[in-house]
Amino acid sequence: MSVLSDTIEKFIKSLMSEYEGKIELQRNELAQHFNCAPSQINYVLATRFTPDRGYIIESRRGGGGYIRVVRLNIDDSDHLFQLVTKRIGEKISERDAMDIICRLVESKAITKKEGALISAAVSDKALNIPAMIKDSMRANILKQMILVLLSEEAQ
Amino acid sequence: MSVLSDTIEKFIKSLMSEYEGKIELQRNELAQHFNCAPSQINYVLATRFTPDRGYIIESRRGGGGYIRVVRLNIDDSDHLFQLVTKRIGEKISERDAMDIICRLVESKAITKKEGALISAAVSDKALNIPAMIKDSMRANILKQMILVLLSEEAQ
DNA sequence: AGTTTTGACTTTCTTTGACCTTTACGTTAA
DNA sequence: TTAACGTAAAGGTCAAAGAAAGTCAAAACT
Repeated sequence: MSVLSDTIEKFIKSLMSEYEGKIELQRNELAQHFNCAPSQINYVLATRFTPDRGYIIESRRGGGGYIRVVRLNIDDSDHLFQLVTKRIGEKISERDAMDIICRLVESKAITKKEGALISAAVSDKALNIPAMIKDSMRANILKQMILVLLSEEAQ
Repeated sequence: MSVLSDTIEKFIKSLMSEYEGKIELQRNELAQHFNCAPSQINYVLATRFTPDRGYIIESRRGGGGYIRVVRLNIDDSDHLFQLVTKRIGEKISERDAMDIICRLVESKAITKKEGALISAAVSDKALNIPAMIKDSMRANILKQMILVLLSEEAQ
């Protein structure tokens, strides 16, 4: 940690849990609080509060503007299925894969250990092959593993 | 002694025991401390802190970057560790992999679900690539996943 | 010959700042 | 009265600069 973006991320997340997954920020105010450029806030939101990580952002400009951050809950049991059939396509980057796994862990859909196992299997470290096929290989493995979660869920 | 790499190795190891098997380094800082090229640190890590020697490395680039070194808490007789260092070589067939996973489940070293996850990741179904590299890929993935089990255990 | 050391170049992630767009609101002119 | 306009108050974008770590091959040791 210790890097500004991480600190802001933590701050927003603590607000999120305090306000049950839905908050409204003032960008400038927040930037001032952390003594940074306002666009830093956009950076944090763009990299840490993505749909893959289970958040959506809405905002409005002008007087009385705001940035709304909403945490999406994984309550529909369809989520894993959606991942396999829609979100993960033919290819997926390491980054995106990690985001997806991260969300599953954070939402308690899987344990930390299971998350770590899946991460290991789809990491660049494990997939030491030409970049060409790497991402399609990763998508494949990830989907197969999620299918296991689905079938386990059925028990 | 007298070789720089050995000195750095010792230094890191002493940090390791001071901080109970888990540390975070700043590559440049460390290089400066030893008055050497930053890539020297990579060399030391790559040659002396390998999984075979019971360590795993994670890192992050960019501002706020770090190198994390984690010691697996194992003794040489540890079964899982043996798998990584001896049993699973450069290549492994699907059949052999499944046998290994099966035994891990039966011996309660891992849960059924974890076993199912690992199986999925190293199955031929997941690894839809030329047979040539398939078995080496499988070996790689399997080893990475087992290393996770070892490092998670360390927590 | 094999291991170590170095340095140039690359990749990834973060931070900042200049400039752009949208919205609310008050003021002015028809 | 109201349409038009101006302005201030938000937030958005993007590219450049900065801050790490990674790679690889050549040079230097032993």
